Amino acid sequence: MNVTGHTRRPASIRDVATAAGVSYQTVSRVINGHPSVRPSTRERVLAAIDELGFRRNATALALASGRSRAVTVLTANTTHYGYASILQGIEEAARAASYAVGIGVLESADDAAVAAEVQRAADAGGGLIVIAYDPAGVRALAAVPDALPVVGVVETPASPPGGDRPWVWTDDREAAYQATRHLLSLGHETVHYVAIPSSTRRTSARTSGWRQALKEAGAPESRPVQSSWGPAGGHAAGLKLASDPSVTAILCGNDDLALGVLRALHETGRSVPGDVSVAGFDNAPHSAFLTPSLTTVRLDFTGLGRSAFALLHGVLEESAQVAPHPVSVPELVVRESSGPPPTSR
Amino acid sequence: MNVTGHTRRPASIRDVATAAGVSYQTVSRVINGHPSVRPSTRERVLAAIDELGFRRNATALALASGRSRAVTVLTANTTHYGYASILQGIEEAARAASYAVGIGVLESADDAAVAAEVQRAADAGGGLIVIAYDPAGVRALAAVPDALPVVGVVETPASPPGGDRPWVWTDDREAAYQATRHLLSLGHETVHYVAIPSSTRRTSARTSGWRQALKEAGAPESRPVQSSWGPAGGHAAGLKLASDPSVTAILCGNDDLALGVLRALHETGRSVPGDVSVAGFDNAPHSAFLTPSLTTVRLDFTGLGRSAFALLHGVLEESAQVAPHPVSVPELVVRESSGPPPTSR
DNA sequence: CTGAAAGCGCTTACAG
DNA sequence: CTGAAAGCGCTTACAG
Repeated sequence: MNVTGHTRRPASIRDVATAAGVSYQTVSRVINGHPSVRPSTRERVLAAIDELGFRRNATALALASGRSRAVTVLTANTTHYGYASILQGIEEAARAASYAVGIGVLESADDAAVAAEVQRAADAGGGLIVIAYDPAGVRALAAVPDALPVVGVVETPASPPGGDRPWVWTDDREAAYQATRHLLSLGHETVHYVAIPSSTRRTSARTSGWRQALKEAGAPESRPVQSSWGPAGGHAAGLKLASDPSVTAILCGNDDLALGVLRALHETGRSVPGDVSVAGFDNAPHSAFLTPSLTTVRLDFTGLGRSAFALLHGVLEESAQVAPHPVSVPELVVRESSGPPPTSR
Repeated sequence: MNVTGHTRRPASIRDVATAAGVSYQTVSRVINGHPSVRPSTRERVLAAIDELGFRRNATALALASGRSRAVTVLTANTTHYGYASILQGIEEAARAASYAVGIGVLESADDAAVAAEVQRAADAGGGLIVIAYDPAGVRALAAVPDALPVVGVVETPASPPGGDRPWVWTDDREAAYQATRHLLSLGHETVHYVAIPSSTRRTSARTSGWRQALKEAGAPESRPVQSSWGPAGGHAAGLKLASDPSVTAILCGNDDLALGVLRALHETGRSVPGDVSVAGFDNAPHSAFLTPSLTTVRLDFTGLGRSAFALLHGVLEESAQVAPHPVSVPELVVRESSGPPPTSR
């Protein structure tokens, strides 16, 4: 509102042109950093821009140029630690590059619902980043039309679900391998695994890293306990495992699951790590403050999100520096929840 | 890509018009549900739309009409439980209304940085929802130009920081009051408070609800321990309080803080709830699975997000049903972490 | 170095 | 009920 109470229309390049005494094409050249503008002209235009508080209309820019400096993140979830951290990383990088970031939640893995969400994301213009850690995400990545610039954040790089699309990933397999080796090295006969939902029907990277470590050690391999993403699922899985007295070490697909497992062991009177050792995954903020504090594997999800954006940025603007996007190395964090197995048995 | 390998330009209303043998204005009428179109004409247009896979270009729509069916959420954080849940609620409601949702993170509360983020959000077009739970959010809400449609998610409705802007809120004061009364009713002489950062210099709603309950009970009032949002802050505050043997009940500004307090009490050998009772705030997913499980107050952040969107939707489209946005009633959830004070003292 | 023209894909009056 | 014109605020060739 201005003083007279009327809503003032934002200044356009024509307003700026009038104020600076040039044509609006010249204003366009100035705001686009075009070289062939006389310095004195540029000064006048810049002064007018400043005076009028001109901001280039992003919608008009997008329509006229076909480029839109926007990215939409497609994800099945926004609150779990891993997903939320990836989103945070993408937003950080996008903001630094002056990109708008949109978000679309895949509420269902149903093909029609996924297709509709992909369409909505495409309508927004710009590029797409799809978090393909679950069936909905995997299907969304596959449903993105070929013409759309897209980057997938995938669980495992072997035959990525996005086909030949660019993708980023963390080495979950290596991380699970490390955590399992840690537990075995403490003297446990074997390690049981409580799994997060898999992105596909195939064995997940975390599961296969766990299996590999067991195999190399010649340890007996049990069936992974399939669970959900949250503490409630971990609790249910924990109760199941607690009923088996031979279980002395449990690796959990994430720290929330581990939280539920710890609770289940407490309820069934098994001490941690005295009777049972527990390890998580992700190094979520709470893991250091649980009692017992949680042994886990740190994964750099925020960095993963930044890398995903950098990759997309490179696809969208040939001029953009495609920063190398190193796969971050998972790092084992040993805390109180893991220790040697009970000696008396 | 089509079979020849060329990227096919998406169909425009002119393409549809040609295919249907009408003018493109008629196509516009059909996609806008304009009544005065002969049924047979409408049929032909609809068939052409279907055949060509036409989708109305959102950018052109926005430029031509001035409306944009988009909302940008401005927030200082996307990962903490309350913030993330509000965002989730907004996204749900926006998706149901076919609105695009954008997100801008306020990394700094610095005036210039906040102003820049508000500008970026305004550039995206559409409406704004500002989460004003912290200084950055409060400043952002205040910095939104009058002409922009905006809804604030505020901590307390008394003299809302957004001035006369529409806002939504949860009754944090009542929630803190309930939790404090619960602890006092168990026989504690008083209740100490570990505070999340306040949105302003004024006393927060949670703090004042706690104070009111103490005052009504004639309980001695201590200074709130100022903390951060996460477990680490709770841990530090917990260590401080644990050093005072007279402390028997602690209310925490959120469940993450409570998690850290529980850990601190464990480290200092105080049992919960035997020696000290602890209550949290928010009913985050992990609170039921901590050991001891956490007494807390449930707040409906997702519903709050949905309400914020409904309110904005009403502002943006006069035609839209402005669903009533009831302030959800906080609900005390009593679990293991609260009990009577130690008898021997 | 700078201006006049055409166009991005739509909508909004204005005719008929 | 339907079509021709003008315009949203920019960019992109095309002139000069």
